[in-house]
Amino acid sequence: MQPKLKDIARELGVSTATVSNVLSGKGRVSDETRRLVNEKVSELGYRPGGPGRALRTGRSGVLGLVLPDISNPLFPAFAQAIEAAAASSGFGVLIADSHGDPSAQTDAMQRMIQRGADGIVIVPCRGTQVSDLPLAATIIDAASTPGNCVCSDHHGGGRLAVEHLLELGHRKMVFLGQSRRSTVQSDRIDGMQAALSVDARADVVWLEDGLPDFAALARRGATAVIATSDLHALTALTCLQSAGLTVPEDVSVIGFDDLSFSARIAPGLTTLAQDMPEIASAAVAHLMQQLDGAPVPAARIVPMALRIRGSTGPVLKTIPPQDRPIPQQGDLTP
Amino acid sequence: MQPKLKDIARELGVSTATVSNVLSGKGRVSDETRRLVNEKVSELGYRPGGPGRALRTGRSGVLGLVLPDISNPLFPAFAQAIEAAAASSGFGVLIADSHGDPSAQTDAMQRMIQRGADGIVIVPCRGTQVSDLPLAATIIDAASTPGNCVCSDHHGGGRLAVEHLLELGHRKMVFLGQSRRSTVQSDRIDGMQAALSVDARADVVWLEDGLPDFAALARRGATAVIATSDLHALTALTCLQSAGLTVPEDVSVIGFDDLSFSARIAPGLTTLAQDMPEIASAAVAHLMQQLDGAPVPAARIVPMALRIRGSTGPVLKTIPPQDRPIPQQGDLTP
DNA sequence: TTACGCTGATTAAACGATTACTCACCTGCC
DNA sequence: GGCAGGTGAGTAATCGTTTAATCAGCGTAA
Repeated sequence: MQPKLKDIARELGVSTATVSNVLSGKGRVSDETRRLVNEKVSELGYRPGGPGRALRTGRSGVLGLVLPDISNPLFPAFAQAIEAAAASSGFGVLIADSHGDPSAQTDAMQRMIQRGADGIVIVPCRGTQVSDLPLAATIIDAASTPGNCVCSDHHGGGRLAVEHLLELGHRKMVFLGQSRRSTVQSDRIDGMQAALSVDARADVVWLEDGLPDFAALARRGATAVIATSDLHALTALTCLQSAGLTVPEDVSVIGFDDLSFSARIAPGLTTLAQDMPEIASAAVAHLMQQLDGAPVPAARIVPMALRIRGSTGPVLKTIPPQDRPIPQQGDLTP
Repeated sequence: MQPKLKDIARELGVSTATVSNVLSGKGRVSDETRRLVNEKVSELGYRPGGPGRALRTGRSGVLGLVLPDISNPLFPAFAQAIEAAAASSGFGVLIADSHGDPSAQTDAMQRMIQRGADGIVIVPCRGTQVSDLPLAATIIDAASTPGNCVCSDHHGGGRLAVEHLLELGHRKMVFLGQSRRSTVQSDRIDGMQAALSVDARADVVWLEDGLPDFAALARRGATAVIATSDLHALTALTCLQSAGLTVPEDVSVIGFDDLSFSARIAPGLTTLAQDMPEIASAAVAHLMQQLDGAPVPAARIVPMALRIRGSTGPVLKTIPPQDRPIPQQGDLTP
């Protein structure tokens, strides 16, 4: 049984109020009593119990994290960063998965409120808008979404990717997305389009339309693929490799989000990383400010960082890919 | 402001006890009063507040999940499964990351207790042993670890991998691990060793010793690589591919854990999947039984499942890899 | 001497929900 | 008519913590 305030008080022959005053440093307590209490507290290993405190103060020290899909490979880094940021503010993190379902999302938020969460960090389902919350909330979404509080500069990330390729001499690219309806992916591709120089061209290909023939795209002159996620970049990279093309000599590949595997493949995947620690601490800080009674702060856009690895390189002027022999072996069906 | 029991009671002119009785179905209440209360409850959208209930009943409806490393790519599937299993039992999930540090692990558990968690699911840091917990706990570790409650049959998974390759005609393999100190990896490799037929051989290679030259291994006759994680299998696969070898024609590759990318690369990665929903629901059920006062149930070993994809195939008898031309291009430094 | 101020600590209420206990009332039976 | 028994609902205590209000004791100044 964990020791209670009452146990400390009883053993010392003082009242619980005095003990509480020592712990909070608020009331008037003599130095001697203070010493005795502190001694007994560490002797018994007392830690104030959450429920009692939460009931009295209305603060639980817990914040909710509602995600559309925990199994998203970007999530580990995100959850870790949020957990670290919350822990450093003395908060715990309650997670919930909405499975991309708006009603499950509402449900999850209700449960967090019910469990006494002081605030919520939410990455909304596609297309849903969070509003009318009876508690502090921080929304992490695309910059273009109304209500967004913190996010990466996806548009800027797209620009950085294209600029990197332009410097390497690439003029014919493929932009690879998964779903047209994803705001984040759209923002990234918009950024890519915006950075194209006048003499450069790009085709946009969506995986939701089916797996493209990457080798054929290369044969038609594309020298680079920018995918909106490392996951799709990896698909492109392995498809190219197993079709006998080499990366980056024949085709350069860039991804997004610097997922766990990106540094551990051959060649290493050049990628645009989100600054997760920064996003997480901004989100938590955003929440803390609201809890302190401040008005909802302005949205915060965190820049993305280009991590150059082996999957991007200069265009080889000598032997254009389309003149090379068509590869014999290959397996394009993953 | 969320409605309280008192609000419902006041609006109906009854006592809070009556309202509580209706909600819990415990006391004696007339059908008429029951109807009125239920009506008002759904009208005001009342949901019992956690802290008050937790304080009174000693149950918070929250369980803690303590992990050694949230950024582990296996974690999303795991957290999702645990969250789903917990939610279906009406529980919330509080996460914490011990960063592989035993003292942080103890700390995290203390915080969960303090926050009123009813139980803890813990994946312990390497080498730590969890004991003397003042609350229900379920430990997920390797089967060989004392105190383990639920885990995958890593040894059996290793056996399945080797048996699959033996059937395909492979007799010279490479077993690829990351760290010798990982119990899970050791169990998997032990299983592999145990399944080798008398005419088959395998080298064990550890990534902690540095990145091996996979093409050289193939040239020396190895026709298959089994990695203890898809992450390492992916490293092997891309190294082989960028060295000009083809998978599975030259070398077959198997991984473990069926990570998010494994089905989305070319060729698709054959892998041994953990049955996450089963493990999670076993873990949560294990916890619930303890909460219900039952003694700690026996450990549960969940079988792993072989998912055959394109990265494994029969040994090509016609042209042994070592007689093929050595590839010209390649980038073995990821 | 009385009043006042200060110190150090106690008392008691409150937070929201649960629950054992009590109570008033009604029905039916002897 | 009185009493047992059942019904429907209220009273009040409780969980652990915080905190406003109070209080006793003491020294000092009027």
